Amino acid sequence: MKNKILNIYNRLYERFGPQGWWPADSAFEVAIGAILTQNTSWQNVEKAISNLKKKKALAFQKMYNMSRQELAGLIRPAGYYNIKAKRIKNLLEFLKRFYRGDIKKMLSRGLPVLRRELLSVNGIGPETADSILLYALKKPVFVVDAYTKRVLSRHKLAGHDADYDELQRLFMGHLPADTKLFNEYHALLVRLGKDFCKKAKAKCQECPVNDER
DNA sequence: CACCAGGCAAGTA
DNA sequence: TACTTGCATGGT
Repeated sequence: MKNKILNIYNRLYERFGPQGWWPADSAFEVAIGAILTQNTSWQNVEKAISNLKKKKALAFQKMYNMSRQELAGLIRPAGYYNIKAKRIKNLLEFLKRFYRGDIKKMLSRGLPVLRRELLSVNGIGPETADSILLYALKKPVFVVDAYTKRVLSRHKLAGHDADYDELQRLFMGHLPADTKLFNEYHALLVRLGKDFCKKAKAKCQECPVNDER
């Protein structure tokens, strides 16, 4: 097989179909969700998002005016709620300062600049930054996460010690810079991890990617 | 009961 | 630079 990376994508897509990420009503909601889901199950994040929606707090100004303590109370089900409240506040300050509180205003700027800016916010690391870039701003960046690392090392396409940038380059170097493709690919890897590599180890036998080897 | 989830930063050597 | 630890809820 000439392009294993693309081949894996095709298998995953055939097996699971389009995943329709990111489940959110706005770019702002994606950004908040990206922080909430740090090392946390999406199920718990949904509870936090639901609390925010009930309070109509999923809008920049409303959330900006809210105290850190009140925000922490609402996002409690997502875990790490104190530190995440701080991180969200940091992001809001950043948006206020450079984009007048409007995340959509980020669209006018270039990808490398945006990535550096997001990474400069305390609480936003590579995965969170790239999730915002890809899923909120629709920029062609590949998101790497724990599932991605596991799948690649399990199939011996990378060592278990490969770091974030290395894995990201591996994907982006073997794929066209296509937002839709990156969107589905990352979501499919997460889907694969949940369905096959987590619960029953036996199921890894029937893993759709685990064909030749 | 233990273990883990769509990470990140801060502290230590 | 390279480990280690804290952060925390809810599902299996």
